[in-house]
Amino acid sequence: MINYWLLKSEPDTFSFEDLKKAKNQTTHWEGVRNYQARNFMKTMKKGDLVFFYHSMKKPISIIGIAKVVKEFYPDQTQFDETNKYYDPKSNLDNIRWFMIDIKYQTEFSAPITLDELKSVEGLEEMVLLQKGSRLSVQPVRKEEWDIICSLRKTK
DNA sequence: GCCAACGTTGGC
DNA sequence: GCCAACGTTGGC
Repeated sequence: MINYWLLKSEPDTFSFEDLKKAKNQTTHWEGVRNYQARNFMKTMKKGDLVFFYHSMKKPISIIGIAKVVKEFYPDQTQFDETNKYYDPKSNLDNIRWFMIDIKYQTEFSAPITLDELKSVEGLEEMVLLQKGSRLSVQPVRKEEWDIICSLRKTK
């Protein structure tokens, strides 16, 4: 039994293309600084699948699929004063922030835009589409996953 | 524990 | 660039 997720990223910071070009096509998902997102991340298991979503920049869309290859472990950037994700309130006795590793799986033949998703039947309750929703790590139901995958071929 | 002030996200 | 929605902080 695997679970499904959606990860948001600003392509100017880290794009799906960056993931594809990364060593082993794998990256650690650093910088999550929201408790709800962190809590979801801590439940992600090896083998779970993830939609990679580009926010902020058009086309705002789900662009491909990645796989969880390493479960949560401490995000070192929280301890690095020079890093933009530095958190002075975190310490080794009480680690606040964690990350996972994901690996490129496949990409859709064309991005599935937010506008399109809004018009698809069966996705009305998707977390991504809720008003004011801004969770950067969010669960996706299997039914929603299957509907979205049926919209495009993968490469 | 309340809540005002402030900061961030992210679609538009 | 705007701003609504949401999250966090900190004084009381």
